Amino acid sequence: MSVDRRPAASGRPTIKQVAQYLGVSHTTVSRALNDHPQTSKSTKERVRLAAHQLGYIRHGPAQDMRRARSSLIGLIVPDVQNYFYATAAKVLAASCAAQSLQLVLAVSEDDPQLEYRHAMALREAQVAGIIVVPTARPDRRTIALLDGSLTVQFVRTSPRIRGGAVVIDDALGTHQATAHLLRCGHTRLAFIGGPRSLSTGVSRLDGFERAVREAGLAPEAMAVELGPPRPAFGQEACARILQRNPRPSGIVLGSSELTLGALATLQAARLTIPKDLSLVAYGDPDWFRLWGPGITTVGLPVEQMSEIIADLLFRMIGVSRPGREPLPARTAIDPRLIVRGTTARWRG
Amino acid sequence: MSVDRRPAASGRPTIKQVAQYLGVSHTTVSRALNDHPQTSKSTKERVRLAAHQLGYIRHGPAQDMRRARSSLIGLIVPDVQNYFYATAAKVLAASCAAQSLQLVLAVSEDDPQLEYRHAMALREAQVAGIIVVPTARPDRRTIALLDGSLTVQFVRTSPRIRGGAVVIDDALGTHQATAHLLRCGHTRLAFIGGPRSLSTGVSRLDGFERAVREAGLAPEAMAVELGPPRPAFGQEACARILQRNPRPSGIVLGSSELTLGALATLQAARLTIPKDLSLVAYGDPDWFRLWGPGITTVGLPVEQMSEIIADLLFRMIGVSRPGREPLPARTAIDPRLIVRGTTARWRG
DNA sequence: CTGAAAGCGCTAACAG
DNA sequence: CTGTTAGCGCTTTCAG
Repeated sequence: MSVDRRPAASGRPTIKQVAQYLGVSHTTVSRALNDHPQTSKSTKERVRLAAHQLGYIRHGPAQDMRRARSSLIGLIVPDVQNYFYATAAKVLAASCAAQSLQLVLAVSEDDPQLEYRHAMALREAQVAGIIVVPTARPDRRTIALLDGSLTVQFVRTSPRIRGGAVVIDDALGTHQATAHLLRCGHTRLAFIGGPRSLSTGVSRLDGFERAVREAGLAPEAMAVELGPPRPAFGQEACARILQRNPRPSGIVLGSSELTLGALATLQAARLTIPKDLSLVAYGDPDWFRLWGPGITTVGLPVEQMSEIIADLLFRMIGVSRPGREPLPARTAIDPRLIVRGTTARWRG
Repeated sequence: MSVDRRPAASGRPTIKQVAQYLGVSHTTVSRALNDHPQTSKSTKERVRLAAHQLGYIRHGPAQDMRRARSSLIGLIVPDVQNYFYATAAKVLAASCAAQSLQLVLAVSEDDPQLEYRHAMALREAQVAGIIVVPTARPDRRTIALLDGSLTVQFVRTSPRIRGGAVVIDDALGTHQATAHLLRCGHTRLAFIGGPRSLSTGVSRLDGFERAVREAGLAPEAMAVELGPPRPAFGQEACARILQRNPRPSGIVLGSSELTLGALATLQAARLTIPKDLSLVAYGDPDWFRLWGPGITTVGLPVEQMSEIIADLLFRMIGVSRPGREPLPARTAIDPRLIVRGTTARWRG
């Protein structure tokens, strides 16, 4: 008749034990613990005391299940080591904690298959919502999975994924970077960026080309290298750029990871920056300030963006700030050029 | 009589719907989906097809609840922006994914109160285990919470927390760093490290002092600065060190965060490294290689450590590699000195 | 204000 | 091999 008699695995008391201990029904305990309005003050106190004494710990999943809600938020990023996503994770974890939510971290390594598996795992875990930095070409099944839950996109956007998005005005960022070099008198420029399959790849290239064109120069004449946004590609791309004749005098980078690679090549080539070459990076990990004369870069308000996206998702889910202006579908945040020491006037 | 008729919130079908659709019992569906041995091959196929067609997604929490287990692993770190913990998070997330577990990220900011709240939240979420980098002085309640679940400590250990631990042989690390400077002919050394309340603070200082003593010098004569392992402290500590007379010619750093601060001070003071001063850092974020002549440092095998701790926890939990040697209570990993350009022979 | 009973989605005896 | 039934820990009608 009766099922397994396994003692509640964790060994922790449940509301039933607390109820039994007090000689009341477990319903009463539940109500007291949840501060039900129609429960007497004295009962609440008695129950809370007993619960505390017995070392009662709420069983979140059971509660969530019964209430048909969830305390989990999924975050899918390509790479947590990247300072940008690490910072986002920090802020998002804090935002979640403030709402009594838990952040589940999934790293896609920019691999659509892994991304799919994570999306599935998160849905199975019944997350309340998902924050995703999509890979270049998400699997069709991933899209379906994401569509079926409350999802917001961060930094990158994949046109087929619905739901809100918080992005950087990337074109503005690289435009500022490029315009700065042009103002310094550089006319032979290079750009190292992500692939066109990434929304960020397209926009950042766009800003670069637009600035070049506005200066009356031809984008086609510039050295453009697009590839995976990883240090390795930055390194090779930079090496190719250095071999060009005439050699570009200014480089615009399209990500901090690419910058890492480019700097390695520049260092190996024993070039003096900014005497031999000027350089504007993208993003602003704290060591940029410390490197040589300080790296001129496009600063991104990561913290702010992360807070906005948390806020957006929380409002979609229904926790926090319920009444407010309608949910913005897409928020673009402006980056800001930070001029430090890797850019200088060019005397060709 | 009947309770709320809310349609399964997510709108997704449950095993019951799949069962109804096929005209079988939901038990059969459950068995088929879980590859129960005593279920016919044909039924399994029929069920799986139907489940797929209906877009069935497993309800993890319900399954976990019934099975009295959990798919969640909690990770409490002081700071994810720190490259060391970010790397650990990456590896741990991957290890978890490989076991169909989810990693829940909690950032303590080295605040015992926050740490307590995270520990509580994780227990409420019914995590299967917790990986924690404890704060200097965990709250008594935190200890109790951690004791009540399977816990392993990472990098730092708090004597009152039970369970396994994977740490760095920190004394060896700073000993190597210090011995290297001494071999280079430095006799006036400085050490900037974490507080004595941290296990890492004690060990790292220990290695430094031991090396000094072994060289026949007096540790008391050296400039030792201990404080919170954050850039701000590294910066002030370094400034104080530079003001000493005679000025130390070599600095040993006790963390990468402290290094960040120290470098800022050194740069502001316009000192040339390693001509005016030699420096050995701790940890090895990728930009160390790129900074100036390359930063000589104590390299830590983060990935390896993270894999070991995941393995340890998984074995404690009971997933993965069941039969094996007994669980090691404490594993200490050896760091390795990486000599680059910030250290040089001293000609006083 | 409190208790009894039903059921969230699932799995595990138990009986056929 | 499959169905019936009970119940994980919790909340929520509904009836006192």
